[in-house]
Amino acid sequence: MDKTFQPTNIETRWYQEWEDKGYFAPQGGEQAYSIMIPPPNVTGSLHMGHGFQEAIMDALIRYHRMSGYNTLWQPGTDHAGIATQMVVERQLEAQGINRHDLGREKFIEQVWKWKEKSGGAITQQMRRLGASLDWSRERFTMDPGLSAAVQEVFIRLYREGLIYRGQRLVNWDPALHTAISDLEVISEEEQGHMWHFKYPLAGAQGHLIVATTRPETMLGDCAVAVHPEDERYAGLIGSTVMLPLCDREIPIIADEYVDREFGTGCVKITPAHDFNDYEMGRRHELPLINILNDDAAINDNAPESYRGLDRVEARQRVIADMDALGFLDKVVDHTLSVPRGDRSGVVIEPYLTDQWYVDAKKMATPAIAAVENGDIQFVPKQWENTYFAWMRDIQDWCISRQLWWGHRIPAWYDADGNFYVGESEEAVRKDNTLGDEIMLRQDEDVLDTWFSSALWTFSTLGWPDETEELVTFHPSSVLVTGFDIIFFWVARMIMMALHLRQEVPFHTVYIHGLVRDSEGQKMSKSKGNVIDPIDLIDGIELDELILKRTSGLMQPQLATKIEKSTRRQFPNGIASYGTDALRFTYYSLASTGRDIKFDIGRIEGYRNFCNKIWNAARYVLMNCETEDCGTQTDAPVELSLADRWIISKVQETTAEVARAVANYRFDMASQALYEFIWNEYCDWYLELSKSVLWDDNASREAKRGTRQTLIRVLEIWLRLLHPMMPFITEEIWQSVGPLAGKSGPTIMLQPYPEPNEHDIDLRANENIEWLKLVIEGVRNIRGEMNIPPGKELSVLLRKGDENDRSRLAKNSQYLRKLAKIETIEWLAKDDDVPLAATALAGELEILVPMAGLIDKDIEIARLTREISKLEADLTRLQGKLGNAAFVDKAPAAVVAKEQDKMQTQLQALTTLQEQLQRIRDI
RNA sequence: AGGGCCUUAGCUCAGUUGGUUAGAGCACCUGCAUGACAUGCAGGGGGUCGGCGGUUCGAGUCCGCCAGGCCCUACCA
Repeated sequence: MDKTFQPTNIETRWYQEWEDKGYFAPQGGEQAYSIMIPPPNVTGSLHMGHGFQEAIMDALIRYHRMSGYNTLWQPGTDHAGIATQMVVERQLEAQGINRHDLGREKFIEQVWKWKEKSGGAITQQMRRLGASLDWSRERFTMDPGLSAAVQEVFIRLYREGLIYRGQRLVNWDPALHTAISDLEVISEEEQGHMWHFKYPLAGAQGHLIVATTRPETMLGDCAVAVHPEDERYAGLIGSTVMLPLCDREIPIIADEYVDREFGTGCVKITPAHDFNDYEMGRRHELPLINILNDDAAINDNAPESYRGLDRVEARQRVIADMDALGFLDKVVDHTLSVPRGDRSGVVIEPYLTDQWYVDAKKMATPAIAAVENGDIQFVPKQWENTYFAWMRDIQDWCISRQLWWGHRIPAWYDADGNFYVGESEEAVRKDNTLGDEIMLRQDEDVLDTWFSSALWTFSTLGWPDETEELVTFHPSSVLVTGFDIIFFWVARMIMMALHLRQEVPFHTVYIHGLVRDSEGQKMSKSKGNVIDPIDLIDGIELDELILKRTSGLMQPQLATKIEKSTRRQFPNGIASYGTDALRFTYYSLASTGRDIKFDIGRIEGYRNFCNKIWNAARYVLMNCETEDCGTQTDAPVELSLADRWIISKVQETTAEVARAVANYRFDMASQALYEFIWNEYCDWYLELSKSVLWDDNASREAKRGTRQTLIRVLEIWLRLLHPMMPFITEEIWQSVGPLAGKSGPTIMLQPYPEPNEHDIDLRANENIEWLKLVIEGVRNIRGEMNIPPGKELSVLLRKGDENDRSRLAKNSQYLRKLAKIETIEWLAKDDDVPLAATALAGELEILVPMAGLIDKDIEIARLTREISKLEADLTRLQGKLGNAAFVDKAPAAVVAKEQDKMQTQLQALTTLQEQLQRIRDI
């Protein structure tokens, strides 16, 4: 074995082996446990969020697989309609063509080519993380089977009246030429202006003043609205104004929606270009005047001079023209929230089009109930409120997209605009008895990607066929995902599964936090603060990291700033930490769904932990490999106190890990393991074992017992740790397992350790705690006096009870070894006490004679510090116990505990004060 | 506008139903090439738990108000 742990060579080797041998496939077992991966974009690449999410899923999966469940982790990817189409369109653009030049069929071919080329990248990266997905079952949302499921669902819901076609105002992305759902619109505050326009009254003197943030929309105005009880305008309701530039007479209407306090209290109403105005238009039966085309340029419904102008130009022209006519009252600065497409980044226009919708309200009712009645539970629970709030006010879901990449809508139109929904043109003709003379054309649009993702938990298992997998693994056990897609995906999966299968898609939804950079900033390409998980695993040179962060920027001028901050943050690039360290870092930070600030210091610490594990195993193997460990034969063994203690401790750890995992507290599980392995097994047990193994006088049985315990306990905690650190545990287990008497090809299919009350030895725990106290007392003196660790000490003991004496008698070999003590002697009651530094272990006094070793002033300072601590504590205790209310009302056990404590502290105080006095006196 | 979350050591974070002297890692200081490990060992320092008030014998923990930070939803033209 190498002296330090080298992750790179072992990781890929083991992953290859596991995958080749088919260990990731379900292995049978009475109870099923399944997780469906949130499908990443097929052409995407792995980021820190994926890494975090997959680390959690893999820990759950490996844990349950080892615990004997029939375990499936379903892999797959999503076709990501808009995102993928955009990428390919950009590639075409570089060649100077667009998708229309190519035509639909050729374009889709191009997209498939791109998918073939880059589609494997993310799944390869997932393998680097050690994710034990059953790749033999990998699915893609555009696979024939999943596409068939999508079509089936569309037709079924349509026939049930849950999908309908309608003309509505939608969120229109003028760059991508498609409708998008509410959720794909990101509104953020931006600095803008508010223009106040005068609209002259028709057939009378005077004018009204309306305010708008989008002046160009006035070309589509159909009314001006005031509040019905607004006295200023009461007389004008029912009359008309003359809309400037258009010379159209539009009514003044009254509607309670208008806020009298805001602006002038008059609102221009543009029903075809504003969601609120649309509703008001319906209430008042106003016409809809659409003034835009698909590019958001002005169309022929507007006066001639504006036609063809882009919306931005049109705005300037309208303002200028209104100003020229004297109708521009004023312009004020105004902060407004601007809706932008989450993919394109351009301003979204409310736009009147024909689209397909899912009637979400009907489907939401059972989906709400499923969470209310606990069939589905969110972890952490508070997310249920977010879910309820959205579901109870859910809007119909616009599912059609004006794209080419995706599942085409199975609807056909005749020349008269009638449409028919069915499996195919043939089926539609047959079902509707349409002769060949009737021309039919299929709907050009495709479905929202989330429509297919919503079916993911069961479409991947073969639905609509009632396959064995479907029966076994659906509902899935838990969904692990981020809060950002609760609405997009989680809610829609729940609705679909309940409607189509009358069962929930999963029992638990584990919501994790966002991974941010070390300053708490969201990681993003444009900020240049992205860390690629693979770079943490393999390491990356500074120059390469800078190049990675600054290439392909949307705003190239940010490059210098990004370079500077990268140089500051990673002056030496990023070291190679290995997958296990990265995973352990994720777990250690995974507390109750809060965001994670990723700190490079943490991963470094866990790389060191890996090295610690490696070397602990090295020590154990060096001492066990060619020796009799009592695991293969029935040779007699004798277990020492240390052996019994560490066996006891590993049981406690096992129970703690089980409890933590059951509560999705991976931070607690990882901490329990870290603490046990480093601070108990390595720091204490390995050191204690040396005093047996290196003792020529120790019996064969004792040595055998220690070797057996060393190897068995190591083997147990390797299995405990495996779901979190799969690679290092496998590598070590290959040598350790057989020595511990285990057989099998891989640790990943070994049984997960279960807590065993029987192995907990409370007396051994107490004895070791005593031993630690005494050793730490001596070490404290040694440390504070700067006595070299190699220097052997003579130690005197004083006071103490029978317990102390018998413990000393049994354990002096440990004391000598771990505290580097040459001689230990008890002082009799009447013996003179030599000048010495003092430590206390309960009532036992530990004295290290000062002669030649100890500086008087340092000891005085040390004692004074200890004494003042005790005094402060005693004051507090006396106050507490002197308070009648406390003694009366607090539980007797609490009072007794405080009294005990006070006794102990008083005694310690007296002892130390005496010591201090003695030293001062010399 | 409504709702939620967060504020604990220099930094990143734990702290179950209120009950020892509030913990860990990193960083810091001191000593150390000891036969698993310097990616290490041993010892040490460091916090009025954001502020104010309340409930309680007792509050980091429960309640209210305030300050600061983050997020979600809805959006007033």
